[in-house]
Amino acid sequence: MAKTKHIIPKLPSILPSGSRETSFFEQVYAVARQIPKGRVTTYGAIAAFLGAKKSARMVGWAMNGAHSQIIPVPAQRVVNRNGMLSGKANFATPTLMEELLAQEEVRVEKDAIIDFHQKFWDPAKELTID
DNA sequence: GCATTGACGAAGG
DNA sequence: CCCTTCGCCAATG
Repeated sequence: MAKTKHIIPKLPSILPSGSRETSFFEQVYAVARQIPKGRVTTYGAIAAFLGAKKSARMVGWAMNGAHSQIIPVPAQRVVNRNGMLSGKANFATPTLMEELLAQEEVRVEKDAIIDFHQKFWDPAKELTID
């Protein structure tokens, strides 16, 4: 154990479809919940961390159901690989995603996160699957 | 049950 | 550099 690592909690069923335990969606939510306030990650990074590098789209789809989760999922901290708020239209209001980020000291300009590289948080480097 | 649609991303032209 | 295609796969028509 060379560096600091966190554990991904295996949460009880919280899937919209009432699926069992550790489904892909649930794992996505678990990872998203570990994103530190003020940091952001990408759909692809989460997918890669979960061993499904080519399923970034599914991560995006999973986020679509984030709002209905009992335990909150900070969906505003997940953006596309260019640091753009590609999912903002899916929030309650077109400006909510940006507003939530603003509250976390993450600035956005023209739908793009300022200093994205600096804010980027890579689950593959910070998490360990328990 | 086939076709289309994506909060994606890499590759090819 | 921009546009298209393709892989991925759940949801929707």
